[in-house]
Amino acid sequence: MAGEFREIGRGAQLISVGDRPSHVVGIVTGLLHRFTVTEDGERQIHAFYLPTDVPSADTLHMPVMDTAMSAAVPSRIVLVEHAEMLAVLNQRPNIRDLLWRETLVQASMFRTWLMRNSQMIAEVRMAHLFCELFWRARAAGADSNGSLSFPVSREDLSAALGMTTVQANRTLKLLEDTGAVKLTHGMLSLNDPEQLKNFAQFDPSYLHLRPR
Amino acid sequence: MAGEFREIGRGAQLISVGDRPSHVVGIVTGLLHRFTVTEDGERQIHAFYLPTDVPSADTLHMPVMDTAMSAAVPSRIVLVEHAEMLAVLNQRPNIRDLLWRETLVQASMFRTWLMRNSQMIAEVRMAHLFCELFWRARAAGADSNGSLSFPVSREDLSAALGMTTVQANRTLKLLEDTGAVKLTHGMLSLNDPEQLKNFAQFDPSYLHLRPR
DNA sequence: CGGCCGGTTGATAACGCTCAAATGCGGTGG
DNA sequence: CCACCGCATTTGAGCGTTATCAACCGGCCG
Repeated sequence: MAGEFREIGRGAQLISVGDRPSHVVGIVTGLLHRFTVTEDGERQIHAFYLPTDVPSADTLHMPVMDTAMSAAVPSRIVLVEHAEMLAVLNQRPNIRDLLWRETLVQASMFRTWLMRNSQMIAEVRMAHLFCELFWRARAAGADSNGSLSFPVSREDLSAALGMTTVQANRTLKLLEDTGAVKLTHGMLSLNDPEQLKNFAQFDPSYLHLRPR
Repeated sequence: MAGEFREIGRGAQLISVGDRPSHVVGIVTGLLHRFTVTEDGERQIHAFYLPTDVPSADTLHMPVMDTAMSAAVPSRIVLVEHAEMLAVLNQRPNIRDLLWRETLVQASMFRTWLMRNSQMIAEVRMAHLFCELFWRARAAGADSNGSLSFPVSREDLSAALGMTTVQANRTLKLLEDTGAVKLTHGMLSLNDPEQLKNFAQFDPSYLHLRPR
């Protein structure tokens, strides 16, 4: 399967609402996010995509995009044409089922984001997001003793957590002051993942990570 | 494809977290909902399932459930064994792709629920949910001049919208007092769908309804 | 008729929002 | 190398929406 690699700049918008993409996107390095903007200009981030994720497999069967996709930082992505992708999936049913499964895991994450933003108070909410990112990064081998790359602005963070930047900032400060986490220079560090997991009521089963 | 029909009672829990279902569920009459419960007992409803929906196609490729499923009212469902379902999907690739698409549409709805509960104030939030239900019911032919069956308690409503029952009750009252909607005896009526759509900033494209 | 459960209402508190200003940091040009 | 500029971050003060707690109401079923 030939893929076209591409470098995209900070803030570059890969896909817009209403687009009919002809390619499936994979992420190699960097950080992508999926988002929508409400009528009154509020942005909601629905997902962060880390290296090895396949953010846009859904375009194969749902041609019109209802969300947009952007790069938080300069990123390297890979594009595969739909026709080519579909051909591969037809020849390799197990790959097709794995990809389907992947889209279902993403649905599971959306549900958890809904629960998180609807039911958790700011401090726990943020801690829960941090746990998710760390568990996912670790499963992808992209962690190094409690740290991972998470280059987002306060605006991004608040747009994901459904709070204002002011609140996101204050909440982060609270978490940092306890020594539980640190977020500087695009690096997120958890002091004690198990302890944070406990605080955040984080149950990783919704990520459906394969035992290694 | 043979399906086993079954009647289930009000409040019956079809599927629990951790289950490994052996069947796919379809809904014939009634109302199902998918939900989780947080550590401190808060319930979050992730989706309502109306007649003709297939709530649990995801169990085909993600064996362990991370959410539960209940009936809000006595309902009639249909169960199809996984093995049988998979056999059909293998023989009829277009049905398989339609089902895949269906799971993707549900993912799209989860994203919208996230946006709704994270970004919209109570009144607009509730109106937006009502619009979704009406648009879906109409697409399924389950409406009758602005009305549809929506037999939920205030607790269900508040668990879906991420607010307390008190707040849900007050918000509903506000909407009812303007004459925009009515919710009694399990029937939801919209006085003027287009007007409510406008108020709720409702854009149905995320439902990916097929033009008839 | 009485009990029970869901719905309704009131009063108060708290979490998070808004508005506004100040600070810090990275990039650019002198 | 330093000064300056612009933007993101941080901080402060006051307000508002929603949560909390508690009481009351009303319909349905036994």
